[in-house]
Amino acid sequence: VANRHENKPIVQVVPDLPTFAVDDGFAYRLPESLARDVQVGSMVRVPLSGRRVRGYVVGMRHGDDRGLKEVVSVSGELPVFTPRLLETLRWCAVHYVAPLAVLLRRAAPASLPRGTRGEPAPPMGEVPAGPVPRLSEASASGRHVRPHYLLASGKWGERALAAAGPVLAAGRSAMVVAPTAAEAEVVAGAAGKVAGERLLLGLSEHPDREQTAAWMRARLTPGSLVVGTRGVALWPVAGLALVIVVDEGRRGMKERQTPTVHVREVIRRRAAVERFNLLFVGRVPTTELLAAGVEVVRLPGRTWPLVEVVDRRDDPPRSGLISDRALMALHLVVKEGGRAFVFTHRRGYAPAFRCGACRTLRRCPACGARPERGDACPRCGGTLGPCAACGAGRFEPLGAGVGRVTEELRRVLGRDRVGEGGSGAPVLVGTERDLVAVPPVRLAVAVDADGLLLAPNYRAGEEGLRLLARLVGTVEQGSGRRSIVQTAQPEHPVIVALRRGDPLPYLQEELENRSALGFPPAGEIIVLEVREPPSDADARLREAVGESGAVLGPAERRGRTRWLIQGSSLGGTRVALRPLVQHLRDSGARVHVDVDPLDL
DNA sequence: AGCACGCCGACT
DNA sequence: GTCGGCGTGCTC
Repeated sequence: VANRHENKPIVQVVPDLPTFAVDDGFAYRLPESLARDVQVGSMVRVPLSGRRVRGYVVGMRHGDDRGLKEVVSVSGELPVFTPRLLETLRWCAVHYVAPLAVLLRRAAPASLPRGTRGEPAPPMGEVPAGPVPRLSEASASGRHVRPHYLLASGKWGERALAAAGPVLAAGRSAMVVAPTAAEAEVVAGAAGKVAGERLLLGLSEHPDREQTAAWMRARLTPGSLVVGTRGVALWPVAGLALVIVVDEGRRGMKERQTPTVHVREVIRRRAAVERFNLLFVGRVPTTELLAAGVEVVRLPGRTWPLVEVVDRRDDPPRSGLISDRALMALHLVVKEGGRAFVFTHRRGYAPAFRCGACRTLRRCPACGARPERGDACPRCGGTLGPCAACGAGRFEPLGAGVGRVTEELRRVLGRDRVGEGGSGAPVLVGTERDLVAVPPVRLAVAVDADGLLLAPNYRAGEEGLRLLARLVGTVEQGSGRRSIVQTAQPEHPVIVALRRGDPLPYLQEELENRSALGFPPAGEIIVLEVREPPSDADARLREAVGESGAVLGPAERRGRTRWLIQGSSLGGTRVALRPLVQHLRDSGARVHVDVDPLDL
């Protein structure tokens, strides 16, 4: 009797359920009729506790199939991941403390993949000379080399295409990942001219049907150029030889919800496992990437155009937000019919107000909010009244919100000359989120660089430099085009780096500081945010982390309880956190795990 | 995620 | 003595 059951095909299937409990998957008998259609990466339907669910095949073997339930059917005609991609997905599940099924679902297209045959890659246009020829040649011939970083000021589309051209010409595939859909479209626009029909767009805002079609062609057609936002970083691509990541330090490169997957980290992992090459392009690499080791390639000249620094300590007392020098430059731009962008890092009118007499910060007496301008609290609607500390009735704004900067500029330049981002006025006032849509300008002004550099965040300097370099990069080339950065600390290392047009010495120095303090990339941080945690949460967390890291918290923030776990190496902690997170979720709590957080 | 199982109160 | 409420726990 035993003989009849030996050496039968068995598949290991991870059910598509967002729980750690099914991470190892379950064994199912594979009926003869399905044997030809199932591979590692296939999606199947399997019986599980009295119903049928989707599952992903993560392994195949032969053995005794007695007592096993049977795979019901195969969904779609193509496996959605390869064994090598599965290796990276498993690593992600551990690193980001997430159930494996959640990662497997991310690699799959939105609709079922149908069709199994690839078309040959269409012909392509002329291939221009690339900026990193050695990397392009190695990728074209399938040789694995270490990751490169191209320090370049803009023109990502042309540069990416030039680097990918020889790869496509050799019949292998390339991928470009951009931080926003708008930037991916710009790259695609430039790439389309040469790559033609080989260009495949992967934008999460596109309909599922189109995304699945692009996913399918990428999966089947070597010689494709995949361009998209962070989601494409997990796509299986036939003949993938080179991945280009534009501006890996930007927010858009990291998923906001759990699992907080970062494009840089998954793609580095994939490159090592799948043996493809990596090219990062940008003005200011992250300290994480420098610490991981990249070969930095510079183009001749500065990484961004010249920057003028205005020392605000030289201002006469009671002068406004905008220095005379910046005002004169803005006047000139308006007079000549050009455009300018004035950057400030806060929305609203001002981040806070203080009493004109005793300098106490103004707060709503009813709810404690820090109000904006006016006498009504924006949060609770109550009346704010005079200063709670001294009774005086005059308040002065602190810092430079978009509203306040706009108002001040309108007084000087004229009402219709100044507007907020997207208004079409010649002088645009905006924040980081307006930067993507800023057209090339003659003049860029940073109103308050100090507000950026003094942010209470260990990454403030690095991010400030990245942001200011981006701002400076919106200025078109040519004589009379300029950037003005206002600061009260012109000797700050970030301002010095900005002036020099070279981020690397500053980043090296920053790396040493981080090492001394044990901050990333020298150490690791995981943030646990829990809504309605059970009372034993803190004790269990400390037990799970043990001696391998420090636990800070709990702290209450916006209705959530927050812990911070910091350590030089949190490998063991990640594994210990899995059952804890499961326990918290089982007891009804909403758990958000932020691995490698960006804002701390 | 669901579906079984179990342990309680309300009803024929 | 049975039906059904929904709080735990397991799923090849």
